[in-house]
Amino acid sequence: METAARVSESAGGLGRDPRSVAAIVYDGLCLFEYSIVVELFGLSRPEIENWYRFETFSIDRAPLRATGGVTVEASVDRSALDRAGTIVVPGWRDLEETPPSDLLDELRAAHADGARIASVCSGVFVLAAAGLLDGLRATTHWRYAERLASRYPKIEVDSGVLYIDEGRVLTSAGSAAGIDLGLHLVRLDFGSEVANHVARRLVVAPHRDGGQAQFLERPVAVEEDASFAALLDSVRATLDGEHTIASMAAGIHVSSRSLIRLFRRSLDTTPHEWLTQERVRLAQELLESAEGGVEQVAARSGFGSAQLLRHHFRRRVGLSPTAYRRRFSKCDSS
DNA sequence: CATGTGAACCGCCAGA
DNA sequence: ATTCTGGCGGTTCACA
Repeated sequence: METAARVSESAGGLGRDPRSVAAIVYDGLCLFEYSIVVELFGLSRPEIENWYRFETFSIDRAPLRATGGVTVEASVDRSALDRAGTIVVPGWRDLEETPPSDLLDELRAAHADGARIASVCSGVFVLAAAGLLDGLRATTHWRYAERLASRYPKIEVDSGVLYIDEGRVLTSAGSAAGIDLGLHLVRLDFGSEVANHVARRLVVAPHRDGGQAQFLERPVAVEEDASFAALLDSVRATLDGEHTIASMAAGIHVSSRSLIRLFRRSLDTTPHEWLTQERVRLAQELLESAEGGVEQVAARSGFGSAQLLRHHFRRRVGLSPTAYRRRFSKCDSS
């Protein structure tokens, strides 16, 4: 999508771009937490301009023994930490073990230089050991909360939330909460429209019927108004029909002007922009499930013609509809 | 790819 | 005073 990437002003000193992400791995790696980081920041997303660049940096020499008995190799090039504007620590192998002091030094230096540092689950113990959390609020998996608080009394531990954003230091709770934290960062850097897009692609729901759809659709949306949310749902359910600003506005009894404001405020986009975005998404699903030709897909997703579908599809996804179908028709993993 | 037409969008202001 | 809403006019944008 062509929404210009916004760089959150909270991060990034001179030369540090928050969209340059480095994940730290170690012997004893928690694969699940690491994978979350990869899924969020490490996959290529040609449809989004200026997407994250992702590197992995290992503090130990290969092979790393990871969870599940597999071994992993990773780069030990420390310069990754000098470049990164966002550094993620996905867990830590042993709560009783103090992380290596050179790692702590480098984290402190990166932080002082303007980098954002984020942790998933037990990764918070690394940030804590570096002293980056002193005087700040932090969270972690509920099982570790007490230990974190007693060992680091200067940290205000709150185990009741999914993640905590202290500006340049961010922590998240149990493993999966790393997804929420990651989406939060995406929202800061690219806006909620993109964050929602990523969230949806992440939660690949090949058969989306059940009542969970609501929950999966917009994990980071900020819809203050229930009737506005209902409007979005009803439009989404009838994407093949005609929708104008006037008709949508009438649907919730507000003026066109207010409708435009609602979209801007809660989704940071415009009605028309959102509509084509939704239509392209639907077209993606239809293409993935391999029903009908491009002509039919266009009609069912509300594009007046196949040309129009091609135009928008290419612009937003980066591939032509047929190329997309070829590539993602069966096992799309992102 | 250029171009005309109508819709979409947003800043601004007035009224609630 | 503050915040929200609707309408107007000009500009931009999408579609044919």
